[in-house]
Amino acid sequence: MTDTAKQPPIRETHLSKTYAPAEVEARRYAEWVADGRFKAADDSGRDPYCIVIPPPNVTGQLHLGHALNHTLIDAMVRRERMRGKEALFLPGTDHAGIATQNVVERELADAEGLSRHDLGREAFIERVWEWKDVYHERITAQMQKLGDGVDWDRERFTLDAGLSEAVQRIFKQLYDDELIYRAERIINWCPRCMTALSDIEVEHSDDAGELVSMRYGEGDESIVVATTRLETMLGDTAVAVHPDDERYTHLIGTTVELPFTGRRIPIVADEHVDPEFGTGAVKVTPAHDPNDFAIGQRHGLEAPLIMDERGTITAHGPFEGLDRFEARSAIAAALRADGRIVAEERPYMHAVGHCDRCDTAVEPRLSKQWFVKVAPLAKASGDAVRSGETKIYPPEMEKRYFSWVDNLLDWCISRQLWWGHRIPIWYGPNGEQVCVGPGETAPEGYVQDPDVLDTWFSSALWPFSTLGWPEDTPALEKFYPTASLITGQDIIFFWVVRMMMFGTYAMGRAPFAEVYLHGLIRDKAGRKMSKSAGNGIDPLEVVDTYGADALRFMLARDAQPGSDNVASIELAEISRNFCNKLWNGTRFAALSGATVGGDLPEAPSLIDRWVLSRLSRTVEAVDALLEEYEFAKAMDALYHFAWDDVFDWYLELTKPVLAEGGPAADDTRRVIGHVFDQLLRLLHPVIPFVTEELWLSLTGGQSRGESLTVAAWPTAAGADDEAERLVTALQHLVVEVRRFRDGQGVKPSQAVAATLTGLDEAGLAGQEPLIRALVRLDAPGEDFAPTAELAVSEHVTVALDTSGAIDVAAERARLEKALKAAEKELDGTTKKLGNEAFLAKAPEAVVEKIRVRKATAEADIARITAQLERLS
RNA sequence: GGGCGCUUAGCUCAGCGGUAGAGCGCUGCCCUUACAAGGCAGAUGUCACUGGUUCGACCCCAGUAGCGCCCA
Repeated sequence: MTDTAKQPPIRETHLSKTYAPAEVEARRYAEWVADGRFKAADDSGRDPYCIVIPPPNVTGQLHLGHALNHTLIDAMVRRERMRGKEALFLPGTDHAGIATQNVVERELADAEGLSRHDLGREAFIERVWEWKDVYHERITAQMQKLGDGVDWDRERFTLDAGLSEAVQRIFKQLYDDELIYRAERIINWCPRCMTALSDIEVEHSDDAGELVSMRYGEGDESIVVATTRLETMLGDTAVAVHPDDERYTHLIGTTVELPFTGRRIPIVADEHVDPEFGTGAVKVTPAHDPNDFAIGQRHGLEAPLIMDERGTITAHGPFEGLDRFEARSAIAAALRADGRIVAEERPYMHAVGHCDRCDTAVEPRLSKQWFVKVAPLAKASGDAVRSGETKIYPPEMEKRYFSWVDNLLDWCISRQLWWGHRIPIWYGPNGEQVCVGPGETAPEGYVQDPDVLDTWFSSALWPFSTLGWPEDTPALEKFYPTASLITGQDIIFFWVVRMMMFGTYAMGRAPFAEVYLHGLIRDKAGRKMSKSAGNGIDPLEVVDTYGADALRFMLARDAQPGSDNVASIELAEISRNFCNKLWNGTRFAALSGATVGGDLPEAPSLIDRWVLSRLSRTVEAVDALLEEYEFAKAMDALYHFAWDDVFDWYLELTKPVLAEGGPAADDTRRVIGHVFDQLLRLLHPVIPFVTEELWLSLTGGQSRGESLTVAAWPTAAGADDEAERLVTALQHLVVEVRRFRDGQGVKPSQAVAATLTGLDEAGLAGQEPLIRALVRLDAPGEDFAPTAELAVSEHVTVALDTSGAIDVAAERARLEKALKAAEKELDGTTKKLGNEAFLAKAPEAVVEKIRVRKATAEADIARITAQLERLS
């Protein structure tokens, strides 16, 4: 076996000894784009497969969450492209109204000391566009580094002309259908961003505030109310009690004086007051609280605003001009001085809404805004999922989806910002109001509503506006509804539901056949990644250090439906190691003369049959798992097939065959080539760079203009149970011998003379040279004197001459341990089979299995016992 | 307060009525010409707790404790 004449033939390969991703990735990506590998055609006969990107904020930068999202989308789209679909991963970005306006305003203030008002609307928006252009470049570069296989020619931005027209068109349509209206309501107001927010842009947290109880009125005529927002008392127009609350019956219909204001306010009876809460009497501030607003409506109360857009008190009196929080303490002090404070609880934990952009405490505020009437839209969205038109993965998410669409409140869509789609409503000099559709102009003398629309309003059109709607384009025809939406579960309500609403409304069909909601990224301690926590990992740094493939594999490998993703540098390193292993395995295959192309051998060897069977099972598993978005499990199947079956076993098993040469070696070279060809195809969607590099090198396809990006996805050729059974037996045998050698302290490199008997009975006739090569067993010489005899399986015995005294104690200890395990197994199975109830009620297959286990245990005991006896 | 989910090896997580698994980490040996970013071999678990159902429970049911997420 050490005869140099029998070394495997070495073929020239240009592959370096370790994988260097940086060099490969930039080159391959540029090549793919230049060759139009990611371009989708509207007019091909292929079935469409389209996923639109969840558009990132154009002025942001991609974090690990994006990297996860892009990896999963890209993997799905690349796989479908390989399966022969007209596959489109459609890229684009979002203008992110509040966020972008905020950063540009801050920049303007810091650099030039100017506010947006100093600049004026038009000049300011120009500034934002400049800003956008710079950051857009950055996002593009980041996506390229991640390897996103997107069709760049179709890239869209929510403020593009076409998409803006789409916004205007749907606004008009909804307006004409009376699904958009303007109304005076209590909305969530951010006094820092100075705009209205929708309900879901408000994040509730339990904050430490204060609960102050105070007395309105005097003596018997007085009543005690409690509040956490003391400053709102300036806007009180009533005190409400439950009509059946006997404590207050005598006061209903009377009035009390509201301190500081000189106003007298009525005590009203309202069913919605909870008599159990606090004193059972509540102050009513219709302009600054949604519940109070409702009470006010029922009782015809006035609703005076007491602060301006910045949260400064405007109510005339001693507190005018104070900030709302300053006013809170000032009013407390004044009431205290007046002896009106009955109780103060501090800290008092209660839910406070915060702006999800700037964290400022939101101020409920009566305000005239535009709303979408969502009930009919939400109904259609819910029905789309109920009917199966759209399927949600993982299924548990459906509940969350339904609970939302079935209980939706109207959506406040106007924002008091400049950056965004301006509301296409124009007001006439006499209070007229017209909605202007695309291509239409407002009548002379009309002025446009100054506000813009919620960014999510335009994002909601994304699956069809990006394909050309409202034009009836071939792209729309081809790709809508899209195949799937893959996005983070954190934007199910912001985005997914709204796309469902607008898609079913405008297109008559839900925008996606499937929705897969993945988790968030956490660190190894389970904490959410964030800049402030300092545990964030920049995906681009991971790319620079370990390569995009390592990053992608790490993310896909941990993407389990319903769970969050864990990410860490260590996990990236592990994935890098896998890529490197793949690199070296393929390099070895190439060096060994693996051949790709042509028919597989008609009568493959046992080990070739085995690896082909393993390959087939892997293809089947990966296909089934990816259909269910089970990325982690699919990656696990590939990882183990590659590393365990192919690298650790198959390549080792082929070495002696190749060394032997001849037709058998040629056959095996063909199978090696096939296995690597298929393995690289299977891995390509997730780790596109290293696989492309290896595949082109292995197949020589580069010169033929080939690319793994468009190579056919493997199909399962069928499993070979017999081959798997026999090779499993061979593996057991090999491990037994290695274990013995290891236990005896025999160096791996040291050959040991041995005889093997019983291989025929084990069905392994003809595999002896292979086994000898794997465990370094030499043929026995004339002076062969076995020092140990191993019964490695039911049939096979290995007698070894370890050339010296064997370590009896070590071997005995090992055997005794094995014996103990076998005896335990015998005991357990015997008990089971002695149990009448078990025999009567358990399925026959299970009983049979236990019988086999019992028999195996008995045989093991006999074998081990005999061996122990021989030792002494 | 309502809803959903989680608790399995040191860590991160699979599994789910019929022999407890993976990756990493750990221990020993090995630089064997694909790979030390590697190879070979090995150790490791009251499957949160308490009851119940069942011939049999990590798995099903009920309750308890702790944790997470969403909504109010």
